[in-house]
Amino acid sequence: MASTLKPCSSPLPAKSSFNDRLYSSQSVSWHRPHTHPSFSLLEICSSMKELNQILPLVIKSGLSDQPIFQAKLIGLFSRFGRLPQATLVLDRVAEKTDELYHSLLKGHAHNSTLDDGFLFFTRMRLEGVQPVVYNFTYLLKTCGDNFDLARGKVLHALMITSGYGSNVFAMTAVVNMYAKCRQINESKKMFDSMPQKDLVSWNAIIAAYAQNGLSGTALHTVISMQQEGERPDSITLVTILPACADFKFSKIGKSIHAYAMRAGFVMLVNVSTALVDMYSKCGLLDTARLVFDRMSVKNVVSWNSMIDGHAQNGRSEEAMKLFRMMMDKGVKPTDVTIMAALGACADLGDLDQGRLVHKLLIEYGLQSDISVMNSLIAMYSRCRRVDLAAEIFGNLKNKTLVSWNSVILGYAQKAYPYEALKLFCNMRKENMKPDSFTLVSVIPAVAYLSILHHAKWIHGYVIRSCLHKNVYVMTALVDMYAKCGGVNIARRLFDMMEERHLITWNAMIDGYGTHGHGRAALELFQEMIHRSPVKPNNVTFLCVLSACSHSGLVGEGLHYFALMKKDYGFEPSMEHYGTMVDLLGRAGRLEEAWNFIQEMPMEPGTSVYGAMLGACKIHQNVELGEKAGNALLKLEPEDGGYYVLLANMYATASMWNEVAKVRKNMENKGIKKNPGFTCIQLKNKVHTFYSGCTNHPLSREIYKRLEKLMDEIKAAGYVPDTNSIHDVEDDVKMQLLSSHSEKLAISFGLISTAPGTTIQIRKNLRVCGDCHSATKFISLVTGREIIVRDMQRFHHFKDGQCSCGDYW
DNA sequence: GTCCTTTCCG
Repeated sequence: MASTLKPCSSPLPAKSSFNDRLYSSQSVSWHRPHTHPSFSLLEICSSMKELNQILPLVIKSGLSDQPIFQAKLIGLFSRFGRLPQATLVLDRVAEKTDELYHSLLKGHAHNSTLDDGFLFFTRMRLEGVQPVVYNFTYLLKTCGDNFDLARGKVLHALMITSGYGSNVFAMTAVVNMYAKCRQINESKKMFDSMPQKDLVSWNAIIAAYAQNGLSGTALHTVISMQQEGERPDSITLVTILPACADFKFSKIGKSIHAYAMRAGFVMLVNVSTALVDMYSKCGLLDTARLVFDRMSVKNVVSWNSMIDGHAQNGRSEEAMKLFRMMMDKGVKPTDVTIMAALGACADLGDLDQGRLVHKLLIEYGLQSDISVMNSLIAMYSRCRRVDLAAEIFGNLKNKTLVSWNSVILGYAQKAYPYEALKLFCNMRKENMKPDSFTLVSVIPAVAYLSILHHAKWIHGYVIRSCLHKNVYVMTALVDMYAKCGGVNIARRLFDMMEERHLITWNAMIDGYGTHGHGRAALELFQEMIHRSPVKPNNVTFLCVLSACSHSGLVGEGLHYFALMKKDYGFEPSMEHYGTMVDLLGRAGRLEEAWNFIQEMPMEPGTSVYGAMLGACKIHQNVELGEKAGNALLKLEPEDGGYYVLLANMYATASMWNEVAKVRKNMENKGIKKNPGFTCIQLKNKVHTFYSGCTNHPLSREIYKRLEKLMDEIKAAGYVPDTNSIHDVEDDVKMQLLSSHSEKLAISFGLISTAPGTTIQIRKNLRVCGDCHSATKFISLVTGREIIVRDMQRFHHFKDGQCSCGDYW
């Protein structure tokens, strides 16, 4: 008996002892409460379930009002998150000691809301209990985790007045709290003010820098810490490895790896995982894999780093393989796993796998995770199922800014500009404030519509949102204005920008190119290579070559094509070759163009033969045109556009039998021609005209004005180009020509706008030769500026001239 | 008894 009277200093192994004691305690009475069996049971109690079994015993023993029992109960209720019960016990205590309050406050800090925690902290102080250091450390941590800066500051002040301003633990908690609340300057100030620092406080300030985007400072601080005599521990390493990854400093990462090996830290799963992640982010996937394979213990974070690392480096097949491996091993996926897998599916455009992951995330109850759902929206968009993406978006309960951005980007990228704009308006109606990501998605949708009115509206929105200093947004605007016909506005914005990315330069050079301002494009390119910090890439050269092609600058084009390989080491892609063929072909150097094709190091694609055929049509070289046309029909037998181009070439050469053959061929294969149409926007409404259409409400007036217009321009010297039409009388030819969609749209523009207003129209195909000639005369006789965007470029008509110099 | 750490959607 004597031995059982001893206080139970070390708890016995939980399972067997727990039940044994439960059944042996009932019939004995005890004089010293802390030796009572139910107290021993409380001491080894490890869950609320067990506590519920013991409680009746405690009450029955009549000892529940003993202070030592009350303290134990408050401690246990607090630990298991039963704060109301803990408070009830405290309320019954006659002589409340400080320790009871402290224990309950710890429970609040860990298991309850910050509101309740603060409320209790206030009660405690009102009841005259002096706060101790760890009241502050616990509560400060909770403030940091909840990003509650206001309460954090209150605690900080109270902590100072309570005399803990120099306490290492308390001050480290303050440093951490400010860092979590993104107040890095405050964080640094507090760290610097600390009279004593330990390893943990160094780790805290390093983490503060690393997590607030100051990776470089974080790495430097590790050096300072060593100079002050602290040796980095495993937590230091885990903290700075993401900083190395941020800068892709694999060299530093490797030296940290070596340090970790010497110190034996690689045994720790978090250190090895951080190494795997660092190597993945530095693009060294094979090294990451090596570290990963050598890990004796892996957790789900290790798998996530590995899977996402592959997905982010474009090795999505392997990412999915790893994902399946992880599932086979029975590791439970987390939100991060699912997001990485969805990213890989999106990258692969693999809808079937994406759907499987969708099912899986529902199985794991992750459909309430908004980030996961946002990734799901992105996955469906990128797998060309914007409809499914929109459906998920529509059913989302708590849409975030990222949800809106994902679905808007989905529509904008998949050529649904109107839907993208509509959602943009809806999000503002729902008081969701768009950010730079939203605008970088919406602006290209406006560019796609090519409506200057909309362009100015979205530009206004950018200014009102104070995003006019954002380089991504401004680059999108430069590109948009160029694509909406406002190349000079684009240049003004370009000049106003304080920072320009490579893409900004490319957009502006290409803008000049499509507007036929080849010289301006080349001047800007020169400025870029000689007076700017950015270096051209292969896209820059594509823009330069295309600008040369649109302006007939053949010599320059050939020069830059050679320069691109010689000085910059870029291998020309199919698009570069296509542009070169276009350049030579349009200039009439058809033999050269054909030889150029023959010497290509790769199989020529449709862009190359398409450029060749187009050039042959312009310059009426039927022999080479036929060769290019046949190659095209072999490569793309279903595309009606090439048949039409071939037929038009024959028609221009008056080879009517051949025209009939091509048309018959098309008919037999059931291939339809893409009908040409022209759009014009007036007062928020887009009017679309097809050749010969009479369904416009103002049709009568349009044709009447057109008839008069034809007489006016004929008097000014216009000669209808009837070459490409045959088997009808001349007056019918004239009628067919004058009812082309371009002319209808211009006539409508003339009668619907004030004299002197610029008319801007857009054609879905290339502008036709006769319309081009007629528009020049129209600009002369009406004194109007007319801007035509076709599928290739812009034509600015003014005073009887076109900016393309009849070269297109 | 107390302070610091790894994977993360557009």
